[in-house]
Amino acid sequence: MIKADERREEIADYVIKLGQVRIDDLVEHFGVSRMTIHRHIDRLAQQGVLRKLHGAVTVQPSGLYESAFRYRVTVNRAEKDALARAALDYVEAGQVVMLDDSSTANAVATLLLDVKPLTVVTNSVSTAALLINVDDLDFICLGGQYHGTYNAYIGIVCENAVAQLRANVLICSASAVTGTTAFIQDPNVVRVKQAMMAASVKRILLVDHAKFDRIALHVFDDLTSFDAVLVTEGLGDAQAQSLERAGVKLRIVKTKAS
Amino acid sequence: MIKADERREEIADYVIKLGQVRIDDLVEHFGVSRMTIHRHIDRLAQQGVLRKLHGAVTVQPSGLYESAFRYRVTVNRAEKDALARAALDYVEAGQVVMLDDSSTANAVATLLLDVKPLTVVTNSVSTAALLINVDDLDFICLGGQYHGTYNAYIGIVCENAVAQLRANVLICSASAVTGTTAFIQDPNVVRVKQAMMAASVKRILLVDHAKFDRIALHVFDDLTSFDAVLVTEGLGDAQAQSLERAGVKLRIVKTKAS
DNA sequence: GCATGTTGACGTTAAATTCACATAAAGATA
DNA sequence: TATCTTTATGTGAATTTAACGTCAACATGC
Repeated sequence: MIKADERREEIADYVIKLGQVRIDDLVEHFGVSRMTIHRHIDRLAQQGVLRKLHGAVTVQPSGLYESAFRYRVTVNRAEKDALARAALDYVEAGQVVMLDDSSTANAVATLLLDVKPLTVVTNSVSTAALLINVDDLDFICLGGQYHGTYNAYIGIVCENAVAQLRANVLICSASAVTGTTAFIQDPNVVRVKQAMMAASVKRILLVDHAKFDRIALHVFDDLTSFDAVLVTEGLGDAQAQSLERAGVKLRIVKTKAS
Repeated sequence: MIKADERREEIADYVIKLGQVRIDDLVEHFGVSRMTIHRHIDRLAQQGVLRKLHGAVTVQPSGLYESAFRYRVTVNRAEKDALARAALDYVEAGQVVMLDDSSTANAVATLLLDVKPLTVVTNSVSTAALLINVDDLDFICLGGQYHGTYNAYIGIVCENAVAQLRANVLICSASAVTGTTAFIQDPNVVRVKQAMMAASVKRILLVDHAKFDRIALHVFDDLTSFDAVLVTEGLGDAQAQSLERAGVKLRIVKTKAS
């Protein structure tokens, strides 16, 4: 409920203020059971706000800027989580995974911590904050010009950096989809994403069904270019069948948390 | 994991206080087994805080690592601030400034906020955190493989990214200086710094005088390659004159806070 | 090659975390 | 109001994990 959210926010603020806190300190400070504290911080860790250690929690290492985004919450969180979980089917331990700057891919990053060892490549600052200093995980950040709107590095420097690399799998998202075409609003972002497509063996697109039948300024790519297009449930049967007939490897993901 | 962290911090404090301690003293002082002490100091040595000798540990002389503990951040703070303030003389509004991953350059970044508009380029995550979302400041992050010890992106990806850019001025530091040669400990870091040298019109080196008459593993560059070498006061007159005779554009910076 | 310091493998212990279940509170529905 | 559902919390056992110690093999010679 609301009360739990407030409590979580209090916990996050407390941990962020102190940098690192022992679980028992939290138990004492908030006067609740250890189990409850665990449940709260598990959720905060899922959101990427905190990181759990044995016996303590810390803020994400680059908490400086992460804190500004820490409650940039959860528009369609359930959908993103469902897509992210489904996307794990396309990742195996030991692979090189490329993630774009979408919040959906960011959700994937939190789950990737369970698929180590891995090499992860991204241009997203939020995702970088999640993956820095994780053991058994080789992290490569794509540099470039910082763009606050996307909280990511983009531009020529970024495109060239991508072109030097090869990933087993790319997990990305799009602004809008109409017919079998995916769109992206920003011209510089679309170039980075297209470079990522070219640098990846397998390509997975994650899109909320609400993005269908919309357009954005720039064409990203055709849905048939992806090895899998994961969409949240809610797409009409007729539309789904039409996409599959067009050769799109469509997969509908159930949102409901089992 | 947490208890071990605290124990490691205690050990580090103890060693730093005494300068050099025998392992058996640590065993006795902390009442744990020799093996445990070894494990702790191995980790501290890996973090660059301590150095292992046979039968003893000393503090690591080169105060270059950003990553570790709270006291490390404040080591030689006054010197770094003085150098950073002096370095501002070489930066003008509107220029492109490149900063390396040193904590000294990070100190410069905090002061650059008063020289806007600027374009700043760096591979340091700490510095990136400072400069993200600053108005009137174009920020370009150099990507690459993340290295926790330096809290920076390094490696081939980073070197190539640097090679694409040109900066008006580079502000950087070194691990050690002997004669007219500057050294860097890490082979990958030195390559990034050398790429930065090649990509910059003007080059400024900032070094604490305590780093003189020491060496590190890799040769970075000759002091005469820099357009200015800023050193904190404490260098002997004879040594200063000798450097100037060798063609080094030396500038002694007073540490005393006004 | 001796004495001392160091490393690695393994087992033990203590602790943290998770799980299953029970309880309590808040909302919804009729 | 009564009761039914949903959500938050607590309890204690079961499981997992980390820290440490011991001993034996190895390396080194501040």
